[in-house]
Amino acid sequence: MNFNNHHPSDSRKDKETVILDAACRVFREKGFHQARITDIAQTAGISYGLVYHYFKSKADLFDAILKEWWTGLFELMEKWDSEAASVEEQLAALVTYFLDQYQKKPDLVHIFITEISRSAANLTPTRLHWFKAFLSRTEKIMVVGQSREILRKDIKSRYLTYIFLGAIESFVSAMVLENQPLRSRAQKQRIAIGLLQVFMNGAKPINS
Amino acid sequence: MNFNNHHPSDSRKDKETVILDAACRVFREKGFHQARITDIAQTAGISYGLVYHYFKSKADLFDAILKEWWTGLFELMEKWDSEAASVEEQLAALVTYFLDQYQKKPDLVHIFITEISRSAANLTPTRLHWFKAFLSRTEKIMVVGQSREILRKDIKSRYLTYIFLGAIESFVSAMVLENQPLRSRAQKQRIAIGLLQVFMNGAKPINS
Amino acid sequence: MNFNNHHPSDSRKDKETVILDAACRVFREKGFHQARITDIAQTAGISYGLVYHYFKSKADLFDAILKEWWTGLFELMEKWDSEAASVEEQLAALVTYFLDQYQKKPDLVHIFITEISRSAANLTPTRLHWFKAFLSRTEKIMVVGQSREILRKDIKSRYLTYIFLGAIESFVSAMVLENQPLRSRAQKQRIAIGLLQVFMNGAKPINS
Amino acid sequence: MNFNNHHPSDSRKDKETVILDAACRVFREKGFHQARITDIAQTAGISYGLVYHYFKSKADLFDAILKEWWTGLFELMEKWDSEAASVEEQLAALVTYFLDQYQKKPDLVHIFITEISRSAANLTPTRLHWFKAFLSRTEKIMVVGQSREILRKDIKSRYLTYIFLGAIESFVSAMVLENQPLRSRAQKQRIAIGLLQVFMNGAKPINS
DNA sequence: TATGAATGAGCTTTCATTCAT
DNA sequence: AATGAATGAAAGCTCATTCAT
Repeated sequence: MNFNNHHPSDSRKDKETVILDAACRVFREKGFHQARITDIAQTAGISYGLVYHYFKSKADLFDAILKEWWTGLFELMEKWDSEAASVEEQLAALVTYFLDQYQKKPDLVHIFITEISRSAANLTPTRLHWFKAFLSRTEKIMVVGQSREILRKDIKSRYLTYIFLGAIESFVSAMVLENQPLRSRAQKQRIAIGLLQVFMNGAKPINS
Repeated sequence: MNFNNHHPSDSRKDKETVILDAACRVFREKGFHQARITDIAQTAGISYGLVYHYFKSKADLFDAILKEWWTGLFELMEKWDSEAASVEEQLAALVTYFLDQYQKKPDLVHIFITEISRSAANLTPTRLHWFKAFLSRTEKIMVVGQSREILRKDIKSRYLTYIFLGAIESFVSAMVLENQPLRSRAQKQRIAIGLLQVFMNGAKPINS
Repeated sequence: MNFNNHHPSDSRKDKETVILDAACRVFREKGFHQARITDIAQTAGISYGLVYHYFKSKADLFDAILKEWWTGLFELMEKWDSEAASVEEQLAALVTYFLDQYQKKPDLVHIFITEISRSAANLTPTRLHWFKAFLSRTEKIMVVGQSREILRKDIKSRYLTYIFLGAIESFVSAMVLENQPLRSRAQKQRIAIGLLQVFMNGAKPINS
Repeated sequence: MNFNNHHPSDSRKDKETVILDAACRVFREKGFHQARITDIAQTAGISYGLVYHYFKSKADLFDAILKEWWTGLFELMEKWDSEAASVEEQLAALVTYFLDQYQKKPDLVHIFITEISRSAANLTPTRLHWFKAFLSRTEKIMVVGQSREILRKDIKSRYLTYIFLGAIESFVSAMVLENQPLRSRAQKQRIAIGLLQVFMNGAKPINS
């Protein structure tokens, strides 16, 4: 068999992927506005114009990247509605998702944090929509946690959401900043557990 | 007496302040790269060219803003070296500084979070230097906390730093995002205490 | 018999015609410079690259269209040299040619008017050559008319040419602009006669 | 007196005029779409960016040019409503306006003819609006002429309009094409009278 | 001090043309 | 013959910075 011959339709997918990966890296390095199409094309090892053969604009390319991120995240969270996952399991799954993604695609996570999560005030309507949906879905977990008396009620559920996500983001940012790749599965475990413990302990009802 | 005639040097200070305030607002609204000198001049109610009379470049103007932030922060932290402040007092002071600043100059805090703290990978050498100094100084508090057995030792001091700062940032971000001004001193107190409790509880040694 | 199998050269002709027709329409709709090869290929229902299989460039394709126009026109006018056609007959034939062509290929006439006749200053040497030959040939008719005393001599023959062609063009332009197809043979007749009468009456020697 | 010192506000007007003149020339030479801002800037003897200091876009610059044309034309035609000008006087005034303008600003007339009058199918809504208003206003003259029995009634008033304007345009085009400047007032008179005679004679009722 | 005109490098996007399959 | 991916040269527009007044 000839493994070098892709199916024709694969070719498009392949190139798209090459461009998306390159874009991901460049967007992470420079941010959306400072990233130049030239950089992306060079990183992808293709010509300038080809980027526009596959994506209709820089914004379109950026959205394609974000879509990958959100799709994965919402798929994960939709499962929880059907399964009867506990609050801790859900939060653990969220932490794990961020760390997993960071291991596989650190650029993607970095883009989410810097370009979406922290600049939420300047988002386009579509991007803001996804982001708010994500916040709402996370807050729902906190509300359940409060009603089950495993999370303090004297802090608004929305604030708990911010603390939790902030901690995750900080960790990932830290690793990005210090260029610490997540080396082992064990290290990932340790971080996930530590993070979750700190949050659950910190946010548990005071006299429980 | 002629109240309109300031001392010459005051006049300079006044204009500088006007420009800095305007820049602060514009940088917050659009981010450094998207902010245009035109916007700043218009916001300040002065002419285009005058900005360049007081600041030699856009970057220079931005640095002047950051300097204000870092100066306040390092003044605060230098005191701790001479005084014998407890870990909790120091952390509380940090939280309070962020919240105070947010109350007085929300734009400044926003800029710190979005342009410095979260984009640390892209900072200029000078800016990165300040930022790392701040992280180190904060980590020192955590190390002391660990040696005094009030913070868990099984989480690296640097990680504790990230969790702590991440929580602060998340809170402030949340308020920025939701346009929540800090209305009362009481509200500020409540948030500061809540934040500190969550962290100290979460990070305290497990079998203590 | 197999009606699907053309002689090879027929097939080439067919495709060429399809492309030419499509190009004609697109050039008319957008003008030469704004017309894109993509548009032409899509209109022709063929692939992008195939256009370049049949025509070596966009300009080449455009020239092929013009050639069709000029060929018809010069064939008509060459006949007059051998036949002894009267001035009125020749002018009537010209009007009729424009109206006939407009009925059969309105796009072609439109292109002639907008891209050739009215932008003569920007024509390529080849295109300008055709155009000037046409003007000269028409002027010859006017000169004869003047020598036979059926056209005023106090207006330069070249000016008479412009007035005459201008009137034809205006009519056709009008129909193009108002999207008026030439519905009936009778309507065509009426317009042709009207046009000719206005010109001949207007241009006849004053005290004749 | 110092004639070199303009009033400050004149400076803006001056530069605007310089740019408009340059643009006029370039648009005439290359047409709107082929004209490059670089060309205009170079022709005007200024830097690239300055064009955008005075006009917000290429289209805006073009519209400013057209406005000059239409303003003059409509001012002329509005007068006729108040005065009791005869049909012939009005038509003569139109011819004269075109010839006058051609003498003063041949580029402007050329642009009107090639970019507006002959490409009417592709005009932007605003440009089409002006153009249609002009056609209507001219048609009104023809209608009056028909009711006063000095123009044939068996040709639609709209068609008379096209013949008339077509003749004017042809003349001007001819002069543009052959680079014939209108040298003397006498020559202008001769052309105007000739043109009008041809039209009035050609279009007069047949058995009058 | 203060103004805003002037400059030009830089970036996105388009599209004719080429080329591998 | 036929396809459409690939290339890269334009060209419009923006905006930091400079400069004359």
